[in-house]
Amino acid sequence: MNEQKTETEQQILKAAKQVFTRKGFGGTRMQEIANEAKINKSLLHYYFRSKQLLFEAIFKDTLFEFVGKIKLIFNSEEELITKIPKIVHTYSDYLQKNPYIVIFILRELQAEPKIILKIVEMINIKSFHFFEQINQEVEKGKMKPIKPEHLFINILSLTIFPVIAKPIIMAGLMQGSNELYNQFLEERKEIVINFIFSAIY
Amino acid sequence: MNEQKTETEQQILKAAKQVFTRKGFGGTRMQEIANEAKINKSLLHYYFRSKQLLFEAIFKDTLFEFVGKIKLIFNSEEELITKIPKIVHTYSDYLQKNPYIVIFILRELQAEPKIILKIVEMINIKSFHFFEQINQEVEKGKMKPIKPEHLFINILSLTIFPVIAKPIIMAGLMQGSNELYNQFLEERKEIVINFIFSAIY
DNA sequence: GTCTATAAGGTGATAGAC
DNA sequence: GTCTATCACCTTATAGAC
Repeated sequence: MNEQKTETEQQILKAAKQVFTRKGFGGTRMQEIANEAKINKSLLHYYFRSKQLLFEAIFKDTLFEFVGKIKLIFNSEEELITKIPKIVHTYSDYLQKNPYIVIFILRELQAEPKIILKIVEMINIKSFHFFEQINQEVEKGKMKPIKPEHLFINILSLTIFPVIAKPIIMAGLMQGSNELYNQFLEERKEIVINFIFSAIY
Repeated sequence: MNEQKTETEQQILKAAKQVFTRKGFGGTRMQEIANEAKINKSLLHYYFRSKQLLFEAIFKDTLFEFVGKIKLIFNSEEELITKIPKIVHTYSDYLQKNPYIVIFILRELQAEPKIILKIVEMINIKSFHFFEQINQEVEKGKMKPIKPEHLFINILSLTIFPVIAKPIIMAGLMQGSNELYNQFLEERKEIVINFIFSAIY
């Protein structure tokens, strides 16, 4: 999506994403973005006019990436029995690499819930092949009855929450050890898959 | 905990909690807290000296309330078969009434992870009766093998995530309708309980 | 396009009267 | 304890030279 942009512009976007996702809109200073991008602060305004506009560029992009990633894995043509494990693995890996963006999105959506509508409508979650698959398997009696919306949220919950609750889990269950926490996330993948399969089959 | 405090002080704490939990530290203006508490801005400094100190009072209190609530329900003396449904119901109701505090806590912990250690250590999550109960039932073969830590996180995930992801769920699955969303949360309680029971028994 | 300098406005914090 | 007035600082944003 950055094809037609100058190098400076891309540097700015990259730096802004890093700072905004960590500190949020209110906590971010334009100076910090400039430092991170190794450019002059005025250039931020030259390219994006205001903090608000720069923020919106980043926010939309991040939300689109996040929801688009969900679409990619839930919408694929694949049998559920291999698809569900793949969802858990792919999404867990993605979240571990991008641990800040979920809280960032949820936090800023709370302040400005309007932005989301267009983007989420564009994605059209309910059209995912996943939803049809669940209904079919339930109809055929291959799976215990469950509304696909709930199973969808259950999978996301079990995958996303442990990542965003990192500080509490580390302090409360892992004796403050980062290593133990990572190990916990790693072993969780198979445990979550088993948990889901036991619940629905 | 507010027993020895003047009325003004309590008004301030109440107002500060409301504003801080919605807007976070960076997004909060002292003037807004003063307005909310219907007092003069200088009084905030008279009672709490600085924004930082007022924030810390609120944050510790909120974190303590949140984790303490978990303790209360996971630590009770009760058979698992009735305890798990009670956990889901009690915590869901609590979260629906306090939808902002989870994101508030997670968001601010990201910025300042040190504060948590003392409070969470104080709570001593691993000592909850719940953990012992799971191990016992697994040993007796009454339950499929699962580490109590994972089951603990699974229950919290399934309960907490749908509340903090409200804007995305509303936009993506509920056609933007608040009513449909509330209905979804309501019916979820039993569905989550069934999901967990199917997975572990 | 990129820089320096500076304006314009807001925010936390304090002094001092009552 | 509570108020008004004000300071000192910080942050966004712009003007203008190069």
